[in-house]
Amino acid sequence: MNKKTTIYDIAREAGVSTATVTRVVRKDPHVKEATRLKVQQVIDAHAYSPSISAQNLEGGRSRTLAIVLPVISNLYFNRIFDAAWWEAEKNGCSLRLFQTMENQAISPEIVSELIRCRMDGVLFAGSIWSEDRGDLNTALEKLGKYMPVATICPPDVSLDCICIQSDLVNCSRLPVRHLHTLGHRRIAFLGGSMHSKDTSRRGVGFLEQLRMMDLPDDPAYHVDAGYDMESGERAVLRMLSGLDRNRWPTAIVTFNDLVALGVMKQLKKMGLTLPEDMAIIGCDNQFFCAYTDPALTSVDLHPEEMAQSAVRELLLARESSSRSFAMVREATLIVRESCGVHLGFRKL
Amino acid sequence: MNKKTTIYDIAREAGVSTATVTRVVRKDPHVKEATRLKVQQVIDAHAYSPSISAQNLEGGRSRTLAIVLPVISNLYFNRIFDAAWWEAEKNGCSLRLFQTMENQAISPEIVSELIRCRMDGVLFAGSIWSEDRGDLNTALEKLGKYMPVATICPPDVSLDCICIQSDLVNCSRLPVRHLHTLGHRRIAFLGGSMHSKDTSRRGVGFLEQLRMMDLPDDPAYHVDAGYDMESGERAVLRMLSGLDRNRWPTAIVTFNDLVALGVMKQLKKMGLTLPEDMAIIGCDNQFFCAYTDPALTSVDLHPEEMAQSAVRELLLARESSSRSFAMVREATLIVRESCGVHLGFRKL
DNA sequence: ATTATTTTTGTTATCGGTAACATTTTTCTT
DNA sequence: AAGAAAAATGTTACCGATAACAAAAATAAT
Repeated sequence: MNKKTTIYDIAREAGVSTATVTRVVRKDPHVKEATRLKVQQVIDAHAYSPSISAQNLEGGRSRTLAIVLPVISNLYFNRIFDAAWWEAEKNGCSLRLFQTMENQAISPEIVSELIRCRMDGVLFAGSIWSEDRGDLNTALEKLGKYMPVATICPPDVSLDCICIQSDLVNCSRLPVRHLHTLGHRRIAFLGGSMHSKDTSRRGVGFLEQLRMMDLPDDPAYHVDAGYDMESGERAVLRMLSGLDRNRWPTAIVTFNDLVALGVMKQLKKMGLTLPEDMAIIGCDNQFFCAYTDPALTSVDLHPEEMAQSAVRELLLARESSSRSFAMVREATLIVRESCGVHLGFRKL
Repeated sequence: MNKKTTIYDIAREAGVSTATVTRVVRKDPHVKEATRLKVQQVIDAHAYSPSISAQNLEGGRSRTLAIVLPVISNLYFNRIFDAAWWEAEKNGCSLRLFQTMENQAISPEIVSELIRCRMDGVLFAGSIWSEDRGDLNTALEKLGKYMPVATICPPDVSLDCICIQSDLVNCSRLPVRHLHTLGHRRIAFLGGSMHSKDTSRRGVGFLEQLRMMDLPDDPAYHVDAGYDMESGERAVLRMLSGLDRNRWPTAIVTFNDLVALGVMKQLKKMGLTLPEDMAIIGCDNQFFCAYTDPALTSVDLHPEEMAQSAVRELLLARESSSRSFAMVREATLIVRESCGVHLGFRKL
C-alpha cells in the first residue's frame, strides 16, 4: 500500500518551498512560469493532490454538507437525497448521509458527529409522521449554533433556520377537489394516524377540505394506515369490511403511492374493477405510478426541487450570516387513469 | 456561529495538559479518578468531542469508505448503497457516495479525490451494462495502490481485489428452466444489448441456456431494450409488431423489473391478458413485484448481501494486507403470478 | 528515611497543508 | 549605476489532536 505523497515531497523534489507548491496548486499568478512548470511536472509525476484532512484542519471547514433523514431506501427520501447530492456536487461540496430510522429525532451522537466533522451545513429531511418535535428542535437548535440548518419538513418546526415545506394545504385540497369535480361524495383517506394530535398534517388538511366542500367526513372513512403497501392492503380491508356495501366510499385518497399500491391490490382481490368501482389517488408521484393498472393519479410534492433549494440556501448561508429563508413548494396533481377521467367517468 | 471548542480549551479550563484530556477521551486507565472526573466535567460542560479532521490528519486514515456507483436513484444501486451504509455504520465507519452517471468508468477526478480523502477502502458497484473496462481497470488498479478495493460487478474485472459478483449463470438459467418446466418453448429476452460483444452477460447466458435446453433462439426474440420502463414498452412493441401472431413468443424474460413493468403495460395496451396470453419474468425482485397485476415473478440477485460482504471484506482488508477474496452470490427465483403457476397454467 | 517502583501527568514533535509576513531576486527609473 | 518598486520565493506559526518519551508525584520496599 503506497504512502501518500505530501507537499513536502513535492517541494523537496522540485527544489522549492512548500509555499510555492501551494501557490502552484492554487493557481496563484505570483509564480514565475519556469518554476510553475517545474513544480507542476513533479506534481504530475506523483499525481499529487493535497490531503483533505489537512486542508480541513487548517481551514476549519469541510466543504461537506450533512443530510439527516429517516431511511435512504424510502423512495421519497431517496429522491431528496439524490437531488441534494447533485446540487452539492455542483457547488464543489460533498454530502454525507445520516439515517435516523423511524426514530425521527436526531440522536445526540449524530449531533456531535456533525459538529466534530465541521459540516458546512445540515439538511434535515424529516417526515410527516414525526413525533418527538421537542427533541428534534433541541437538536436543531444546538446544531444551529455551529452551522447553517435547513429543514424539509411539515410546518411544525418554528426555528430560526432555512425552512422549506410542501404545500400541504393544496396537497390535501387537490385530490378532494378533483374527486368532487368528478362527482364523488364519499371520499376516504387511508394513511397516517388520523386522530393523533400532532401527526399527519396531511390527513388533517384532508378533513378540513372535506368539510369545506360539504362532503361527509364519516370517521369510518378515515383509517389509520401505515406508510407502506402491506398497511394499505390491511387498512382498506379493515375499512370496507366494517361497512355496508351501500355506505362504501366511492373514492380513496392514500397517504402515499405505496399505500395506494396495497389498496389497489386488495381491492382487486376483493373482486372490484378499477377505476370503475373505486377511484384512487396516491401521493408522491413515484416512478411506478404510470405503470400501475390503472395508472395511478397522484400528487407531486416536488421533493427534488425542495432539496435543491435547501442545499442552495445552505451554501449561501455559509457566507452571509443572515440565514432565514422560508419557502413553500406548491403541490401538483398528476392526473392519470385511476379516477377514470380518461374514460369520461362521472359519479352522479 | 460558535467556534468549536478544542482540546486546548478543555485542557486549560481543567488545569491539565492536552495529553490528559486525550487520555480521558480515550478512556485510558492511567488516569487518577479525581482528574478523570474533573476533566470529564469540563468536557461535558462544553459538549467537547475531538475534531475529525485533526484525528484523520494525525492518524492517516479517515474511517470512511467510498462507494462508487452509476446513480443512487436506480433502485438496484439504492439497495446496494443502503446495505453498504448500514454495514459500514455497524463498524464505526462512514460511507461516502460517488456517482459516475452512465459514464461507468471512474473519472480521474474521483480517483484523486479518493486518495486525497485517504479513504479506508472503495467499493465499486458497476453495472452489467458497463463498457469501458479498460479505463475502469486502470482506475481500480491505481486505487489499489492506496487502499483496499472491492467490486460488485459482472465477472469481467480480473483484478487483484475483493471481487463479488452475482451468479449470472443461474440468473439466466432459473427463468428459462422455470418457463421450460411450464411448457414454454418460444421464450424472448428483452433488455441489454444482446449482440454487443462485451455487454449484457445476462443476455448471453440466457442464449446459452436456451440452446442447452434445445429451445429456439430465434434472433427475433432478442431485442435490444434499455434498462427502464419506457424502453420495455418500446422494445416489446417493436418485437411483436415485427412478428406473425403465431410466431409470437409465449414468454418474455426481461433485463430487470422496470423493463418488465413497461412490457406488461404495453401488452395490456395491446389487449393481451396476463398471464394467460404471455408469461413474464423480471429480474431484481424489486419491492413492487408483489404489487403488479399479475404479481411479477422475478430473480433476486441479493444485492444487499453482496454489498454487506463487500464492506465487511474491505474493513478486514484494512488490517491484513492479504486481500484477495472472491465470492459469487447465487440467484433465487421468486415465483409469483406472472407465469400463471398459481392458476395451474401449462403450455402444451 | 532513603531508595526503588509504580502511577500519573506533562512536553513536544508530528500529521499535511495554508497564509501572513519576511526576504530575496528581478525589473524599472532616473 | 544606484535606488526604488515590483515580482518571486522562502520562513514560520498555526489548525487540533495524538503518542512517544520525559518528568514528576505517589507508593512500596528495605
